[in-house]
Amino acid sequence: MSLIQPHNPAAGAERHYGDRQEFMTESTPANMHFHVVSGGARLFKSLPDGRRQIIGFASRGDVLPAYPCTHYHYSAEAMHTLRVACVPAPYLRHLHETSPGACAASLHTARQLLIGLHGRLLMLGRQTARERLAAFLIGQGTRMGQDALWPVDPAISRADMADFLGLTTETVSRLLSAFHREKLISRQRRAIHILDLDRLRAIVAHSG
Amino acid sequence: MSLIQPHNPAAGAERHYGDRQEFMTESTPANMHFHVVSGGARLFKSLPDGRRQIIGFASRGDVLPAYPCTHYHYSAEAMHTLRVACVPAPYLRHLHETSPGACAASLHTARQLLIGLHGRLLMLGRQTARERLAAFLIGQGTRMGQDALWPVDPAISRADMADFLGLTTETVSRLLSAFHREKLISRQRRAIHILDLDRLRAIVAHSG
DNA sequence: CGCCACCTTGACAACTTTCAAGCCTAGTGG
DNA sequence: CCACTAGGCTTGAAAGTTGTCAAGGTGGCG
Repeated sequence: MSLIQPHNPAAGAERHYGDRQEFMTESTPANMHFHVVSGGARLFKSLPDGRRQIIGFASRGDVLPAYPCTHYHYSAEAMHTLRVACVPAPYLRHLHETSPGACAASLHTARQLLIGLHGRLLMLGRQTARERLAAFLIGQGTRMGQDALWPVDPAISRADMADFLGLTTETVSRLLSAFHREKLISRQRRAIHILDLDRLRAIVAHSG
Repeated sequence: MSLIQPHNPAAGAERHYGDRQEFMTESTPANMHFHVVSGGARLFKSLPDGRRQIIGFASRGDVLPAYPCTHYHYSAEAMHTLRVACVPAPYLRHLHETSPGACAASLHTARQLLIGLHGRLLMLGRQTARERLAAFLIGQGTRMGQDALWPVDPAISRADMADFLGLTTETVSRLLSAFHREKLISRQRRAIHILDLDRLRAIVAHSG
């Protein structure tokens, strides 16, 4: 769910934010990129009546760019605590104009993001709640690479999963209970571990 | 719905495709970019059981890039007739590595696509069928700029709208009838015209 | 003129949400 | 140290939106 892979840590003031503090607001003038130093952030868009869709999660090393350079086109808020470095937009622009390597790197990450979003379009448009949650759990489990299975990031609440998957917290909760009954996952405290990756994969691909 | 804005028309063989011919297939080795010379194309991803989600439509000037340079990550098929110029992947890569301007242009279009996709995530995840269709009609009406209102591209069928919006053709058809009854649109032949843009906008933003 | 693909409409079913309790857990203050 | 409280999580029952299945309608093209 990263937004843009690491650039050189750019010079710029560092800022701290507390739990649920919004540090980037949609439709607000944009002149800063934010480079996540530590902690995590939710990136989201919302409708006037409060419905919200999480676009992605950002963590250490990700850059939240202010692309159109006029306004941010989504909002971002801290999960637990967050430290970001502010990168002036002109700085990165200048870097892109002068260094082909930097520009190519940004292009590469933008394209990776596009691929991910195309997949999520398919998920939100055509998959059932059960399939979406299974896909999310797999994504969380393999987020550090295919070698090991990680538990779901404990900073991600039911409400976050729901906003990410286009569901309600109740539906997420019910499905997690179902997966637990079916021994696909284990739940201890808030931690969710994958027990049967293959069967989860079958749920996503096929309509199981 | 364009995929990538015009580059210099690159050298490369030109190809013709007939209605519904698939010229780019997901998970297939990728070594060519396609530059649309004329006609239109549907870009989509599908699930093993046939459910499909249209990612976007491509028309004259758009470039369908083979980014990860190993496999295409979505499929594309001709709408009616299509002419594309094939651009060898190494050609564009070389251009990006040597010309900062070309790379910056690609980055810019990739970012525009990202912004569009973020909006569609919100649409598919959180908006009702009625809101989605209204948003689609507005997008079609203003696709050539804010000055004039265009009818929906007649090459786009009910099934296309459904696959784009994550709905069924029946739902699309019922909603179009409802919009017609409410005098929001007119339907003559296959052509759909917007009659009341403001009210359509109200449906999208607010939950009307 | 007739066929075929696409579109429309209806009735019904299914999935997901909504509304409403109740529960658990962690953090707080007595 | 323990009870209390607040927020998040779980579960149930009912409602609503959208999908499914099925039957016509319509227009274009051979």
